[in-house]
Parts: sequence; C-alpha cells; structure tokens
Amino acid sequence: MYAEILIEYPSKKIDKYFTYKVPFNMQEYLQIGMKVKVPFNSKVVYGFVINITNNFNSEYELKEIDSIVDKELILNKELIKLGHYIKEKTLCPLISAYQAMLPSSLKIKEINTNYNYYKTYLLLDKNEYIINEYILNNKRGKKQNELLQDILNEKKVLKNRYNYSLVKSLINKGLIKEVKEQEYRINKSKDRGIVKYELNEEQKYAYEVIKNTNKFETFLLEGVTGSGKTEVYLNLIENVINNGKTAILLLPEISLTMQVVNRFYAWFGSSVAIFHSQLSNGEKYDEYLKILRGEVSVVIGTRSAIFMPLQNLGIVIIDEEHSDTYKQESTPRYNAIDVAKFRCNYHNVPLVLGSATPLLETRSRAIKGVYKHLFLRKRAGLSNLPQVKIVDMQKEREKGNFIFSEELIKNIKEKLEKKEQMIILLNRRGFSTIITCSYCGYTYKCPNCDITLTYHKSTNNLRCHYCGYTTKKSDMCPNCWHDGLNYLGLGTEKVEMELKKLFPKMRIIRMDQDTTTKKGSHEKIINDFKNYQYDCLLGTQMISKGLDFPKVSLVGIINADSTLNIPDFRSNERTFSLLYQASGRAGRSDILGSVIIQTFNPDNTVLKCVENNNFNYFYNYEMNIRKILKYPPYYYLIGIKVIDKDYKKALESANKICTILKDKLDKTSIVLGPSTHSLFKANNMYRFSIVIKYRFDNKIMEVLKYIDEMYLYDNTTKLEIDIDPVHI
DNA sequence: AGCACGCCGACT
DNA sequence: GTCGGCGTGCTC
Repeated sequence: MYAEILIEYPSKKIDKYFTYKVPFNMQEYLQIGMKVKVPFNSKVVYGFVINITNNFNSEYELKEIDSIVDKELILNKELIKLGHYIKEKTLCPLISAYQAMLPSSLKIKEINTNYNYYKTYLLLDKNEYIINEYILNNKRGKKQNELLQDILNEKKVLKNRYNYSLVKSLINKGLIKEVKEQEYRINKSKDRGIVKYELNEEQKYAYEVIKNTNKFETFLLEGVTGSGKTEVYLNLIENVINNGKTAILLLPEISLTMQVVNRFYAWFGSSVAIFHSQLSNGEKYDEYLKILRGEVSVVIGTRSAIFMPLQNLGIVIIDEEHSDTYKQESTPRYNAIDVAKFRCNYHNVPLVLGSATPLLETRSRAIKGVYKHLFLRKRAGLSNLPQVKIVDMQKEREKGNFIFSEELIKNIKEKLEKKEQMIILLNRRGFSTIITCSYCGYTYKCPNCDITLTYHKSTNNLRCHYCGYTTKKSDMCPNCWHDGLNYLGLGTEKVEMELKKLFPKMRIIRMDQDTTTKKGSHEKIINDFKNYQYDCLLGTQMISKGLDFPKVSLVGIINADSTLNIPDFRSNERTFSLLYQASGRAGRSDILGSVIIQTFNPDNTVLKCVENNNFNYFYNYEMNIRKILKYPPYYYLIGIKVIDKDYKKALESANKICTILKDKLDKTSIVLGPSTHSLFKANNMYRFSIVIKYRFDNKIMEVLKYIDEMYLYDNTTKLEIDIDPVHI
C-alpha cells in the first residue's frame, strides 16, 4: 500500500505528490485527506494524503509514513476536489488550497498543543441509597451534604464550583468521582428572544422561489437597506434544516454583525457554529470539530467559513455579496463566491447572493438571466428613506468651515437636543493624514514604501499604514529645521477632538482600527452605542457594514471625495455602495433620518445618485463607463505584480513578461503596463504592475502558467498573479 | 520551503 | 590551512 503525499511547504517548487509506503499497522486507518508526518529530505514534516494506491514501481527505495497526525481530521472527497479547482482557478500551490480549508490552529507546527478543552465534573461513585444514608448520618459536614445533594439533583456538577479540599475528602471516602469531558468553548442554546416576523409579499415570493429550487442555481437577492433580507435567510435556513440538510451563511465581517449572528443563535441555538478569524485557535478548533462531527447544521462566518466540512449542504447564502472581503488578498487568492458556486454545484443546491448594492458584475449577470434576480424593494416596517443632502465644502471653506459644514453642525445640534443618535463617517484613521512643512514642503514618507506617513496623536508618532514602519515626529522640520510642520488632511482622532470642542457634552465613541485591536472590542462599541451610552459613533468605513441602530437619525460623511479619488476602477462603485449603505443606516425605525454628504464636487454623478437614492441610474451610468474603458463586467481582469529588490531587474522582468503576453495572447486581449504599482516601493522591494483585460481568450490560463513557471526558479524576481482582482 | 553540498574569500 | 559566505539542486 502506497500513499501520495503533498508536503506542507506552500511552495510551487515542490507542488507535486511524493509517494510513501504505508506501514502495515497504519493500513486500516489511513484515509485520503488525512494529515500525516513523513520523513522528507532529512527532516520530518507534515503532509496530506491525496491518493492511496496499491502498486507503485520506483527505481529507488520509498520511505514510510511516520504517523497520522489526527484520526478525526479528514478532508472529505468534496474538499479534496475543491482544492484542485482552487489551484486551477488561482494558480496557487495545491497545498495552499488545503491549508486555507483548515483552521489555522491545525495548519502545522503547534500540532502538539492539545486544543481539546476539558471541564471536570463530579459524579456519584456509590448508589443513591448509600449516599442518602451518608447524608442522614453526616450531622457536621454541612458543605459535604450540600455537594452530595447537588449531585443527586443534577446528576453531575462542575468541579470548580466547590472548594477543593471538600471535593478531595469525598473522593477519598469513595463517595464521588471526577470525570473529564470535552467541552466546546462556544456553546449556545436555543432560547433567548426568538422573534419571527411575518414575511411580506416580496419576502415570501423570494423565499418560495429559492425554497422550491432543487438544483444548483445562483440567485441575486437585491434588497434595499432595511428590507429584511435576514428574515428571508432565516426562513430559508430553517427550511433546509427541516429537510435534514445544512447551510452556510457568509457575512463580510462577523464582529460587526453580531446582531445578525445573535438572531441565528436565537432561532437555531446550538446547531449554529460560527467561524471567523477573530476566534482564538482553541475556539476555531472546537467549532471545526462540531462541524466535522455533524453536530451543527448551520455555519455562519466570514470568507474562510465557505470551506467548512458540512455534510449534505442544502444552501449557501452570501450576504453583502459586493463586499471585497470575500476575496482573499494573499495566496490562495480565492473568491468565496467562486468557492460557493463550486460547492453548490457539487451538492446541487441554490446559492443566494444578497445585497442592496450588488457588484456590477453580479447585477449584470442577473439582468442577463445568468442569475435569477429577486427584489426586496420595500423597507420592512414603517421606516422611510432618509433625506440626503450634499454640501459644497468649497463654499463652506470660504465661510471658514474646514471640517464641519453649517448644515452638519445644525443637524448635530438638533439631534442632540432630541436625544437621537448619529453616525459620523470618515475614511481615514489617525489624527491627521499628512504632515507637511510650510517652509520647504517636506512631507514624511515611509522609507520602505514610498507613501506618506500618517500622524497618530495619542502616541505622537508617524506610521506607515502598509508596512507598519513607525517613527517619532520631531518639533522642527527634519529637512529645513524650521518650525513649519503643519497638519493636512483629517483623521478620526482629529475629528473627534474638533467635535468635542464644538459639543463638549456630546458622548462620542470612536471606532477604527486603533480602537478595535482587542478581541471583542467591536462588539462592545456597537453594543454600548446601541444601548445609548453614546450620542455619536465616529469611525471609518468599518461602521457602515450591516449595522442596525434604531435611534440613529443622522449620518454625516465628512469627506466623500477621499474614497472617490482612490485610483481604482471600482472607486465609483465603492463610494456609491458605502454612501448608499451608510445612508440606509439613518432612520431605520419611525424617526425620519437625514444624511449629509460633504464634498468638494457637489455635482458628481455618483453623489447625485446617492442623493436621489437611485441605484438604477448609477448602475447604467457606471456600466457605460466600464464599457468604454473595457473593465468588468465587459472584460475580465488579471493583475500581475513583478517584484524585485533591484529596480532595474524588476523593470526588465516586467517588460519581458509584457512582451511574452502580447505575443502569446489572443489579439483581442489587452496588455497594459508595466506601470509602477500604487505601492511602488514597499518593504524595500520595487514592484511593477501589468494588467490584462480580456473577453474571450482560451489560451489565457496556459500563458499565465507559462510565465509563472518562468520565474519559479528566479531567485530575485517574484511574481504575483491575481486572477479577477478586486483592487488594481 | 528547508537543508546539504560545494566552491571561493579573509581570519585564528 | 579553516570558517563561513550564499549559489545550486534535491527532496518520495
């Protein structure tokens, strides 16, 4: 018996199978998909069993598998197959695909640490009659009697509820014994506040259509903010569970969406597992085991949850499908939506993509009939759409208002008096974006990344948001030694300070990457805000995702231009989506909400569309731009990054690749570049960007593989190929 | 990826 | 003469 093993080094250089002999005593246990230890080139390393065969002729002596790492953890047939698909789709090493499927705690290295979590319980060691006798005769041991009585009532009790010496003496008397039981760290029961709303006509229709689908089909559920998409999801999943099947629900960012998760706990209790990157390794392990053992029917999680080994999958739902978090930005560069399609196709079940502002690609497919298009056009309940106002900051600046417009200040004051809440949105963290010298024009730049450093007031230092480089800010300009360093641009810290100056009594909570590093801090901020411990939630775009605060009646966007001006073909789309969703946050209950967008381009079409709440207009406008500029959905994109620590070598390689691409690709495909990447110099590496736009090109993957292999054995130049990139 | 092997330069 | 630099090539 032989096994073909993938070695757990994520490198394309050894991205192939190595054959090992299976020792006799292992033959009955070994299965495809298991993790094993194998001797490999004078070391013992981890690997995956991909194939088991009975004959193999080799010219050399094969080594034997050392041991099985975990008898329970097995990648099933579906996931093994999925790995190959991901490798083909993203050009990653096969092993990387499998690594993405397992919780990081199980990847390698710390495999010796036991992630199993035990609790110790006390049980009776004699029959009830003897115990009762003992209690009656035991006049002095009041505590002992209490403990024994507890066990009589509850059958088993947690050991740590009782004093250690008390427990010890009863064990010594042979009356009780202790047992260890594996516990799951996250344990929810189905109880608290299950709320079921009657579905309205649109919801009911969507539910029925999807429910009655018994094959693989993709649905776009396009529902305005507050239209009750979650309600449809809950019902669909309940239906799937009732049919003995399982479901996956993906959310862009779980810590911000605990409100949604809690509703699922209320409905489905302990049959829900959650899976996202903020869980501890132990928690991930537990949730994974629950799923593997078939103890749960629903998995709710972020991107990587799409890999959870649920048996008998009945539906996959991806909420906020336009979110860029579904694409992994490192190897394997998979898109959870693609993976979902694979899995739904494998199980022959529906895939539901939900959004108020679906990606243009998704929506155009729905319009063309590739996906089935379902709508939720009405806001559930009484709530009305908010009033959106665009404020021209050029005029405000002339009046001397640099951060807050008159309109915004007036509104804040009003909402404060009415004791309503507000959200103020800014897309920059830190105190101030850029520090510039007014004498010589010097700006601090990152020595590794060539981008401006951001000033953080609380620590009085400057930080690079890409590589983390940190330096102290000096009092004098380090270039000309004048006292001319000025703050330019805005950050959340600065806005918070200014707000406090204007409204000293306002209770402000800031939410950005700096205030949310600790585990659970997202949830705490959201809960505190929801419980009206604050008047104002001030933060970066992370606060715009899927939140529902009934008391919020004002959303202020400090500078809408900053997202509009990002050099990316999706910046219009992202801006629209961000502002549209953010404005959906205002007035979700019966209070009439207002949205104020501050901008230097008040006539911008994207902003106008937000103002008029017109997604259709925006869609047509942006589709036209995409058509003219040959961007998705009209063309597919591939991004290639050429990275080298030597500038000349990087440029040379990039030029060479461009030439090859132009030569080998179909004449209808367009090769752009090489251009300097937006992060031209990062971590002391120079990087050039090549972009391919193509419509129909059956040679494309073959050509990409060719150039990828060309640079495999080049020790300096590195290639990063991103198929269907979300950022370019 | 990680490690051994190997072929050149500056040190006790 | 030897220690150690990293270029090359191999791993069932």
